[in-house]
Amino acid sequence: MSSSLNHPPTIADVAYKAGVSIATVSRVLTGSCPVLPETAESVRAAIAELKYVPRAAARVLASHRTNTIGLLMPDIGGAFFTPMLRGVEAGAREEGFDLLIHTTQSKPFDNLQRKPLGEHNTDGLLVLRDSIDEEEIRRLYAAGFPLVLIYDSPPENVGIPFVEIENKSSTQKLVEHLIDIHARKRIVFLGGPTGADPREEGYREALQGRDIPIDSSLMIKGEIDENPAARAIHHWLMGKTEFDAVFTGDDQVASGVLHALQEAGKRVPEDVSVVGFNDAPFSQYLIPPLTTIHVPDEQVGLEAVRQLTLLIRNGHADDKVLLPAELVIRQSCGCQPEHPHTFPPQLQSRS
Amino acid sequence: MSSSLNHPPTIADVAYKAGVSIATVSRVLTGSCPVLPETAESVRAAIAELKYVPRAAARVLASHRTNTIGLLMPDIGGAFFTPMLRGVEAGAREEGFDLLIHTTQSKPFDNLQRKPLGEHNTDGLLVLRDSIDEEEIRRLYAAGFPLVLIYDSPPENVGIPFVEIENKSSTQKLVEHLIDIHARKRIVFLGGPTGADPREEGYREALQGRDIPIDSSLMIKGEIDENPAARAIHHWLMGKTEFDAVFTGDDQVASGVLHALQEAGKRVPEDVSVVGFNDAPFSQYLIPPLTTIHVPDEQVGLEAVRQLTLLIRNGHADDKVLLPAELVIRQSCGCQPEHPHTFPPQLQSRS
DNA sequence: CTGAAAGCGCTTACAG
DNA sequence: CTGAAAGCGCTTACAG
Repeated sequence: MSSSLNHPPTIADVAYKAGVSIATVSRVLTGSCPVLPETAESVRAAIAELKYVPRAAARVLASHRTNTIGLLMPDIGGAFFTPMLRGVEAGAREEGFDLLIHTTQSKPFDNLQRKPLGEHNTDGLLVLRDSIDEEEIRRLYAAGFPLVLIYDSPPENVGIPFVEIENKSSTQKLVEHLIDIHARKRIVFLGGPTGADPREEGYREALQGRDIPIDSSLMIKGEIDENPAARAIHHWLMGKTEFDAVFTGDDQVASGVLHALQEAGKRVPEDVSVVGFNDAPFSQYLIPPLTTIHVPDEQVGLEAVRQLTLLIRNGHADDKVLLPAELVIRQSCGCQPEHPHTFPPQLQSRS
Repeated sequence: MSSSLNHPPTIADVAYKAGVSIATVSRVLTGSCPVLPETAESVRAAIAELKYVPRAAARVLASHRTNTIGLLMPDIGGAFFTPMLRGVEAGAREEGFDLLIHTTQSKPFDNLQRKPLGEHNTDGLLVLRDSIDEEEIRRLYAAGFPLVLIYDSPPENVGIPFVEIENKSSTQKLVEHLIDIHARKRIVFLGGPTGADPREEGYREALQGRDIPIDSSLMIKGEIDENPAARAIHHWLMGKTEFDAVFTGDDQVASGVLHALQEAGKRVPEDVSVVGFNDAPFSQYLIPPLTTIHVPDEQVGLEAVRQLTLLIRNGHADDKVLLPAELVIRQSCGCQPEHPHTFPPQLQSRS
């Protein structure tokens, strides 16, 4: 049998078996041109019989499309990571793209080295905040390479689509909750990581809308860590700075604040309300359980892929996509539990 | 300037600029053959000047190596996932391979469809437990395709290397801890997910080594879920089956058991010791904090990549790699806390 | 050590 | 609707 091969079948084997040219096989594969139904059928039969799978590299080389998107991250980790990756993976499959992933890991993105991800092996890139520096982003953008930013907005004058959550309105709602429901008036603002400006806006508008004066001595902006936050709290308590609530840009920071307050003999939430951001897995176990904001990470990943494929296929996408985030009211703000605390926690099992 | 191009530079552009043939450029790129130092230098200069990056697809097609490994998973999630992926990613980069990831997501692996991951786009595959069925594994193995299994052993008579943890010895140690330190004698064995046989062995040897008779009415093997576990506990309590400890194959199940016992008025650990497996993130927050076994997921991922690249490059790897898992003694077994419980928890921050 | 040339396995105008 | 042929951008024997 001439078609019994000891090497993986190629398009030529299929063509031979189906009695057509390789061009015709290619057409039924890509669906690019009409093919007579009966011809197509015999080609499909040959493909099935030979268990033919087109070599990806050959298609890429000939078609100038890699059919692959890349995901560039600063590292693998963080509570948001798993759901976001799930969204990205689902989106990529949905859109028929392969997914190549790489971390940049604090090494400066070296142009001279062979780059792990770029024009040479992907059709477009999903770029997480802090993966690569502004210069590299500008370079890729200038080269016309499809890019979508995640949890970050692009540098000035750079029209790269990005996917973020509604930082401003969710912060505003949460701060308004503290004011309206718990009668808080001296609310500390402990910024959060980069890109937190919209949160500051939300904070300001919440206060302004309630005629509460903004006291900038209560605000620490920009990147903040768990320990500095705790130190700041201590410092204020020593200095008799008065406050009755703390808004925090990250649950991790909130847990540090909780700790510092409790160590100083303050009761949460009776004396001070504390609220976080991101709804980390551990937040429900803090004492008291943390009121925070839940971020739709999976949606973010999915939407980022959608925008990127739009960009790849049509050359343009939405300038920005803002996904709504949801208030998660627990007890650290002062609310009472709706249901008695129950075990076991409903978490995802390992297996 | 003839070398100022409006398209991405190719190897021909580099060759022209350096005044050599493309073969020579290729040689300095791959390092396959010796090249005169000065020739190599001028080639490197041309590469740098043109910002040349070799097209991945062309290399793959010409060299018959994709330089890519694939990771096939049933889904994205589980506590082990993030550290394991970190290990896989680090390993892939270390070994100079790209990483393509895909989930199979319960859809039967359809041979007629274009497969997402396989011989056509990777040099080898990392296969997580429950990603693909035995038949597909056998097929790939028979085709001589490099494969490494993670958290799973291969079907019978199939010599695929696999990376697992020391289930048997860690189970044995944990059960011995219950016996030796806490004087437990009636220890329930709540198997765990597939592949738990070595754990059963560990359990049996622990009892046998202490001359405690094995009571099979205390053992539930195989896949077990949180709720069935709780029901079994209730059932036993109602039926007056006596037991003073519960070994559980997963922390999630352990939390269900904890709940069931406490609901029935039993005190843990005073009346019954409960221990888990996997050291899930929430386990330290359970009341009492759960004694369990920590699994080196990152190491597992790293080691799996190492074995796979050995297989790809040398044609063989270790038959199996068993990584040690570590006892995490907390309070649900009956031990006292070494340090007072402190906040904040040291968890990974979102940002 | 280096170059000319074949070939990897596809896609895609170009004819017909 | 279909085929012959060029070409994608590399690597790798084969000569020299």
